[in-house]
Amino acid sequence: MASWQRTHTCGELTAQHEGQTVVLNGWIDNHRHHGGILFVDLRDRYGVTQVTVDSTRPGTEAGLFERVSRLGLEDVISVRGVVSRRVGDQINRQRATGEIEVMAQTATALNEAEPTPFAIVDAAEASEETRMQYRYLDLRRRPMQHALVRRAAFVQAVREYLAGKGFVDTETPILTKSTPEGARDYLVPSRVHPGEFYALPQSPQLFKQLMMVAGMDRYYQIARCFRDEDLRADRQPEFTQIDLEMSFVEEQDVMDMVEGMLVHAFREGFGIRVQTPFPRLDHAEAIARYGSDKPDLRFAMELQDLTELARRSAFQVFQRAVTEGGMVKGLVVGGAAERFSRKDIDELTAFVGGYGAKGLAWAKVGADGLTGSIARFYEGAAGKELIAALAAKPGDLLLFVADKPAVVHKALGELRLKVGGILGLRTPGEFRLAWVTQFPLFEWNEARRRWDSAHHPFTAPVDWDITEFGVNTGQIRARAYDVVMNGWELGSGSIRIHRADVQQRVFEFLGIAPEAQRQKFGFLLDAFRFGAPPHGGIALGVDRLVALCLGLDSIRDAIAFPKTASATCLMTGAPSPVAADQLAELRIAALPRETKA
RNA sequence: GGGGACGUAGCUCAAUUGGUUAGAGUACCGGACUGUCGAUCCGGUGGUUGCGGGUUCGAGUCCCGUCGUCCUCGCCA
Repeated sequence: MASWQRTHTCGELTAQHEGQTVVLNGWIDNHRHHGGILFVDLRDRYGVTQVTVDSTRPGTEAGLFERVSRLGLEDVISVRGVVSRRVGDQINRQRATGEIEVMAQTATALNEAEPTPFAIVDAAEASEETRMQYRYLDLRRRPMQHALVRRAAFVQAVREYLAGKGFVDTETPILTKSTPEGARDYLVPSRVHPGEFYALPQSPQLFKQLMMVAGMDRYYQIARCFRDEDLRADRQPEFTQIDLEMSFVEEQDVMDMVEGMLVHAFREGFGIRVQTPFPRLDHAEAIARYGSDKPDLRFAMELQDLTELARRSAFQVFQRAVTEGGMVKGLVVGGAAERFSRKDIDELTAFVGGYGAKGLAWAKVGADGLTGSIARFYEGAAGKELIAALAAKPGDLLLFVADKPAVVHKALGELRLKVGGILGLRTPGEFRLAWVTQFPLFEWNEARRRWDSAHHPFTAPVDWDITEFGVNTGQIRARAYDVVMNGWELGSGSIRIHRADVQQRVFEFLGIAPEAQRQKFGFLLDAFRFGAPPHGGIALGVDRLVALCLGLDSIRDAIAFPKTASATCLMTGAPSPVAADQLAELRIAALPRETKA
């Protein structure tokens, strides 16, 4: 062993090691210089240990004090010394190693560091832009290392659990076939086939289904997926999914498996205990009660339906909404009448306006009736009736939206989260999981004037015997289920179609002509003709799940090397132009920017 | 693709209505200091105010364009 190599980490020495000669390796986290005595906080992944250089102490190498004095922050050094117990007020109780210090005998600079662009401290000081450019320095910070370690522990626990249940971890191609449905593909040119392209997978969906046809029965993969769409705080161009698929199963089997997996992995990864079974609500119920297909169940404040009452309201806006086929729903914000000023309510009105609501009707419940924007339409008996219908109490704030159902639910669903947040009802550290089931199979795409798959075209309808999709299309339920937590979708899955005839009918209904079906999905349709078992599965987004469980603001903090909102890497500079001969070899010419489509 | 916020020293920020030589903390360099742990104290270096153009006697500040980061709507089967 080379003499500089560590005997211990910077996080493990305690009073029990007193008197031992040790070697520590690490980065200089901080130093305090006192003329004749010098303190160096030495940091590694495991912690920080104080190294003390005392020029007068016997055993201290000649010249050591002067050499260490010249070292700076983030220099990588090796120190040999004796573990010494601290006494009295020298003990640092904030730190695991605070009972001891290492009295240096000798030290070596393994690599000196230039001043870093930003300080390596727990609370990020630098802008995210600077942090991303020097990501390796950002990742030296303790909170970042903590997130990566917890993420690894979580994923390890997932693997452990699934392997224990007989799932086979199988890699699927990264270079695959482009399918124009769904998100935009990342394309990779083929040199061997000029003018032709691979696509990076948006998910391993078809491959995992084919694994079921192959008889593998239980498949999983921690899979990287790619989607060339515009980004958000919770969205990256490449992201990681826990992807799994099972044969001979119904919804219940997949849900049971996922619940077991999450209970285990939440505990192992994050120390979070969750109860099973997760509550279940069907999609229509989730929308009706929470205005969302991914409700935050940490608090109640459910949407209340006032449509019938509104039908005979003196308030024209309510009445008209109902007679025009719309609805009126409201939120009872318990005890919040005093908490929200006129100005606050104006802000909430603007907020729901962003989701298409034309206004926000409101009232405050007093001892003798209502005050507020709709109070004059609800005097006397009408007011009492309204209060009774809502089971509202004096001191409550009432908020209403009247509009088409989609607008009412979207606006009130978002308002519920907003108000819940303001009132502190979205408790950090509380984790409420649930299943949302029975999604619609198809969704009307107004822009394209056609029906699209709500989940994806491989999702099975609840009723296998459906002969005509065109009738009551919006009412057809899918055998789909989402697992949601605290207002976020963690994962989405379904029982799949495993019959070629049903799959073809779905494709056809989605406007994919038979020739196109053959060309794009022929391999899948063929596979279904050779004995495809009933099967289903799910995919869970790892990045968002980790960020949520660790209370991170952005999924970028759950990813070692994330990309910016414009899908670039500030550290490597990707994407970047390539040499002309590289393009020539691929038979590709870049169009000038101006002629870009 | 649309909307919004931001861009000043290595880093984080300040700079009055458009007005003197663009400041502070920190980092860095030099000095003092033997028990600190965000050490302290004294001194110093450090600026194309993102970039380009314009208005003005005068622009960090106003206008136009552009680049970048973040948020958001569309988009994300």
